[in-house]
Amino acid sequence: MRDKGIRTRERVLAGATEIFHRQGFSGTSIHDLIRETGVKKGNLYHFFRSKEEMGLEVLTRARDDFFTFLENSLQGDRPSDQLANHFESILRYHEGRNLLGGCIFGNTALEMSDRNETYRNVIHSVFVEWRRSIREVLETAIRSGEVRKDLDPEAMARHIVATVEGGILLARASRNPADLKECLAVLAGLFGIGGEATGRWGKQTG
Amino acid sequence: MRDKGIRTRERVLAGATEIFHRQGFSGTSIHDLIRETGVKKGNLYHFFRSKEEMGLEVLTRARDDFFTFLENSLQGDRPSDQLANHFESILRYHEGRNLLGGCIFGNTALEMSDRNETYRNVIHSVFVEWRRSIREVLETAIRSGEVRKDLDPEAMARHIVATVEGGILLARASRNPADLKECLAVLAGLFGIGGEATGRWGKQTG
DNA sequence: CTATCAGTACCGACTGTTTGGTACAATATA
DNA sequence: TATATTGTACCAAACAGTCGGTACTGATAG
Repeated sequence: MRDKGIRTRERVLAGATEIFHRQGFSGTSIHDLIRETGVKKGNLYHFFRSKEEMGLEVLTRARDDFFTFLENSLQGDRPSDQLANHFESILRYHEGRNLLGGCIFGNTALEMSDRNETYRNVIHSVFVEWRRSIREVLETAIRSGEVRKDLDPEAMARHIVATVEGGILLARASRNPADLKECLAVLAGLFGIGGEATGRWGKQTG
Repeated sequence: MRDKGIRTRERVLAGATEIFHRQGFSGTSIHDLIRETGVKKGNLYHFFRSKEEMGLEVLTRARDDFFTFLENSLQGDRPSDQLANHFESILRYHEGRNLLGGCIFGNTALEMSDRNETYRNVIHSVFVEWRRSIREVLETAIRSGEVRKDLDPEAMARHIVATVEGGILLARASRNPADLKECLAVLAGLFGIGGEATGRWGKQTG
């Protein structure tokens, strides 16, 4: 494949990512992709065998991008800073998009989990890795005494991922980013990060 | 519309509810409904103006059923019993269905929120009422001293709803009901209900 | 320099099927 | 008979995907 072909392929993939994100897999027609990317049908099928294959590549690339996002957002001196930064990055992302499309993994999980095992596995791996990253942060926090020792980091990490996905879902249903914001605030409060107004649930300091 | 007609209509609605639940709105074709219910096309359109109208009625009835479920499951002598019973009922429901279709409101929220304002409003009202019911339980619990006074019942209620929806999502992605179960266990632990193994987060009794 | 050529990129008409929806005749029931 | 109910044939549009072909490109040979 030559440079020009690669660029065209990338253009399709970029457009497809956005449309699949916004409209879901079933909700996106090949015609939608043609309209959005300007790449004609014959050419599109020159680069991709099927809509399903294209969806899979969109999904795996989105996963890779998300892993990068995880690394970048879980930064900070102390574990609590890392979590706080993570939450802020998530909120910023969804507010920036005005909640449009929400989380592509959450969407596809609900749309495709019962219909496409390959898709489901990719999405599953996203949540596994997300949880693992957060669990590591929590373990460090527990070792350093920043968070109560009697907490199960695995369970807490899963709890965080679930609440974030649920918060996005609620925010989309209400068309109000505050729903997500306040879910994140409660999570932060749970671990004694910032937003003390919500109540402190972490290490009992008072 | 006579008795027989009403019965036919109900049969369509029942079948449509199950298929919309399992496959989503876009993922369900009229042909699917005909195959499932045995009601022929002309007859189907005798009772419903369009697929969208049918989806709306499915959704509003599901909402009414869910409100009944809320009442029935939030039963118990003490607030903590009510919440525990609620969580158990949710888990039992999804385990009984083997996670098939998950939560019809969560699914439709992600699928349709950006596409159909009417649907979104119905779903939104579900989450609002769900949150309200739980908030009332929490307020009672706070008044009775069962739960710490410094907690914001509104924020906590939203947190619970979000985590339940997120837990269902994770469980479907992993095909493992344990993901939901453990999210519910953490929530229970938060309010000092049962499952102490997860850690007690509620009123500090020890 | 330039004719040839293989491989890549690209195009739009076409296929068979499925879509949501309609028209209307046939049948059942009051 | 009159009306409610049901079944079948049908429709245009949309669907994912195919096909035969053209246009371009860079390398090679004369």
